[in-house]
Amino acid sequence: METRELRYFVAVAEELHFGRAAQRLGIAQPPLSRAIRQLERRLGAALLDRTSRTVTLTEAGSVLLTEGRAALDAVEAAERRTRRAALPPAGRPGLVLVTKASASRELLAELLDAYAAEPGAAAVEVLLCGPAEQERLLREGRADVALLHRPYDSTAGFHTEELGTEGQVVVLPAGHPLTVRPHVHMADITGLPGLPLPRWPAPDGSYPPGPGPQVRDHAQLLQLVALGRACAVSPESCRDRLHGDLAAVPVLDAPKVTTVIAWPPHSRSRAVADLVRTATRLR
Amino acid sequence: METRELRYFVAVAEELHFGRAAQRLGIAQPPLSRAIRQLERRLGAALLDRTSRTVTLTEAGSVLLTEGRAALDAVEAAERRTRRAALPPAGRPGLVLVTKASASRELLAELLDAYAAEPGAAAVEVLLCGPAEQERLLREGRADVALLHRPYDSTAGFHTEELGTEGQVVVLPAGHPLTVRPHVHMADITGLPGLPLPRWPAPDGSYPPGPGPQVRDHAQLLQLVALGRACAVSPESCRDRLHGDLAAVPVLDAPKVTTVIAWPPHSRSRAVADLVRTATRLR
DNA sequence: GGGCATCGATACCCTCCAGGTATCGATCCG
DNA sequence: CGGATCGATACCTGGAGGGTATCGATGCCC
Repeated sequence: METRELRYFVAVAEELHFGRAAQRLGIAQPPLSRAIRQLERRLGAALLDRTSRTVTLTEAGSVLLTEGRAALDAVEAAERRTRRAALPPAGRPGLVLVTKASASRELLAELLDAYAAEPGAAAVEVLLCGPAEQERLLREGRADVALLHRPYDSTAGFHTEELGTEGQVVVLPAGHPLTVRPHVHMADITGLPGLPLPRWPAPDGSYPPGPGPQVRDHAQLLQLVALGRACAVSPESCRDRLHGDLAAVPVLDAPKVTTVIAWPPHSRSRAVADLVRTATRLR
Repeated sequence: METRELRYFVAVAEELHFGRAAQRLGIAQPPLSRAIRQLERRLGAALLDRTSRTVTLTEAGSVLLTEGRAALDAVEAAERRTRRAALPPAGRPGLVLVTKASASRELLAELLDAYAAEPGAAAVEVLLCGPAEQERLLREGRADVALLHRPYDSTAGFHTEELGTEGQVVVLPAGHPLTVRPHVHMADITGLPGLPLPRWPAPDGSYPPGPGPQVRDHAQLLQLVALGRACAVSPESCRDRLHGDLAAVPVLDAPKVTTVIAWPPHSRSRAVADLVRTATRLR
């Protein structure tokens, strides 16, 4: 199976429409139809049920969609990492680390300092991204190593080492009645009048239905809290970055957040290994 | 990047010889040279240093070798799982489970029975393999789920659930002086005169140097122990399968062995999810 | 119910590139 | 120095991939 065929199939399977898929791929519709049919012949499997009005995935087709996406990610990662390895060493990032823009700032600073002090340390480029994007960036080869936060992020398919665990706090507008309490429970903060918990986007970018404002990142979220439009449950390390308009109260029964360092399991890079070793020593 | 190009590059990188690689790929040498050169142009990266006598990998080349192998595995897995999903449902294995031929027989039997009793259970094909082969079979899509044994097997890149932990025993020829002891320590059994620990093959099939007989599977190993040519440290559950010529003594300080069930992280199969759920309930 | 719009399949043509053969040039060895 | 080895180059050919034009089936709407 060639990656071209996979790309074509994934496009059709996602659009469920040959015309749109062809447009997205920048080719005409007939060659696309032919390519899919040929793929089906070679696999000996019907991938799509087509009537002249609708296209639907068969069981085999939906298997190929998920497996094919994973395979295309792997090919893309191979290409990207190779390209980077070939850049002139001067100034090239030896290592790209990705983490959520809003988390683990203390830990990250410590880690970067400690690693930079190692003999033979590579230049580390830090990539900051929105929530739940780290996984994709790591899978696609845009990054070599990530700081993830369980249970928010899944560590699916990576090697990981735990770096630390912390409780969570609820972030509230300064002056809110609850801020005088030494601690609260989840039951105290779900359904606070006028302060709903926000909604985060799903991996596909869509928002789940329900009350609560839609947010894309932590800064947005804190802004909304300061405006008295939402409250938020966050790892307690975020307290360092709260300004005067905001207050935080520990939530006793919120799930603990574990920060882990994650990297692709087949990584052979010495720089990644060194960074991970440094990280585990920090604890 | 097309999988054809990747396959070509991996062949050359493994052989470090264009002629042999071309032969292995079933094509002539000139098109292979051209394909590699074109790949290098497109990536903007030198992958191989060639003189007219020797071929060596550049740094970028060795990155592409490991990343490319992973990508090719993913493509192969996609193809294989799709093909299987398209087989006529009658008699088709809904699920392929792989485990070492020698381990977890009790647990496996329990698991299969419990899963078969579930409503909507798929037919499970059990694949038995040599040590350390499960990973490859899972990555290549020949299996959907595996029983692995930490720390012997790496769980690199899979989702896992722990199923149980057990201590280890040393397996000795019946009548050996140590067999009267209620337990021993590792120090008691390393360097036993005439009973060296065996050598297992590395992932590439080669054996590490050193004393001790070379073994490929557990049956071979037990045979050698019975013949008085080796001793073996194994999970204690293997005691059930020891016949009269063999005796087992607990090793107090041997690492505990954890049996885990593992599956590819992007798996969307209901059958895999059901099986895993059944397995975690068994504990 | 008939005309129309939509959408995938088919027919046909053309271009480009993967693959083959022949040969060259460089390097190592005896 | 001559021969063997090995990758690169030159050149040719066939087929696969892509494009345009068009067909045939299906759902929709007046």
